[in-house]
Amino acid sequence: MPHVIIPVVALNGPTASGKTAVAVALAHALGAGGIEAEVVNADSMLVYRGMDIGTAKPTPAERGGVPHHLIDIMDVTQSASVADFQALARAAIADCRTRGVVPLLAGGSALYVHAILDDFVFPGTDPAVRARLEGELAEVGAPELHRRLASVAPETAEGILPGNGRRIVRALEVIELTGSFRSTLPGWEYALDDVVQFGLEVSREVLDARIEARVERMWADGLVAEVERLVGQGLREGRTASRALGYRQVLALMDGELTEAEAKQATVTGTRKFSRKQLGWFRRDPRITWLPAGPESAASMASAVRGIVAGARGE
RNA sequence: GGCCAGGUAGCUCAGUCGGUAGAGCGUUCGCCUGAAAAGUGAAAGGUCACCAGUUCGAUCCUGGUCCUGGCCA
Repeated sequence: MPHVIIPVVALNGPTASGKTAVAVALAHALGAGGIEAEVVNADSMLVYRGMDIGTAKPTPAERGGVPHHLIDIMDVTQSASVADFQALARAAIADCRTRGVVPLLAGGSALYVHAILDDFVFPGTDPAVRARLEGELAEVGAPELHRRLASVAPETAEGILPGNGRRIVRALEVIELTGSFRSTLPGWEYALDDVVQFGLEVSREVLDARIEARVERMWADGLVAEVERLVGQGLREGRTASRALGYRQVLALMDGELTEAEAKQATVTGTRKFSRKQLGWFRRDPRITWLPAGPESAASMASAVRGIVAGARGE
């Protein structure tokens, strides 16, 4: 029996670029050619149960019968992390492949995609150490902690700006746990075999208009009510979930810090900024093949994937 | 036609008791290893509507011109 290659297909693109629809269309197009495919979510916010409207989580209808992995796997009080997600996603990918199913990694969070596909090794964490350092950060401030980092590990401190409390805390934590901390990201080298990455291209004007319309629709669809319900489930205690775009602004509205119009506007501008940031990150990855977003892109992706599978079979 | 308000960064505006200007948004470019829809740094960009006067010096004061909005005819 010839060796069969089941590629990992990563679908990247900024928020509101239509990844969800393209992923499902791609799965259907592959299915029509006898190749099964399932979606593996790589979006940090889709993992939370109950966060539906504000995350534009695909509904069962939108999923079109294609199995989706890693959606609705946590409560809002939990905190997803890159390291956990890397393990979960790699397991889901491996599971698909052993069943002969092509995993479609739907990438919303660039760091997550990067960590799943590339050679990221995460040093451990210790809640007690972390909590202590965060307490100190709140007490003495980032510049002071940065000075301490510089005295312990000058080279690491050089790569981290004195105002960036988050990175300083993590660096100190890892140094305490392991003795050293590397402060630069690894390069673009796949840790998995047979990876194909696509990117969905959308013009700025179209993307901005879509974001604005989408935020408007989220509010009309009851985002405020969704947030109120989630507050009852502990959303405010959720360190990650409470900071999601849209959710953070509605919380501010409920606290009287913003008017409704301001909260909406802040969500739009925040989402726009986020999309630029994501785009920047994806653009830096030279291995991504860019295609204009739309129904045709799913077709050309399908034929590329079919080529890989067929080539391996020697057809 | 008269009165009032205003013309300052791509947009919305602040400001300078006269010493050539700022904020937010936008744009551009970075950093990122257990919160990443997060965190964090920097840059570009203005003949301060136009002309003249006063002044050592005007975006700011004075006069005029043009334009915009509102009110009154």
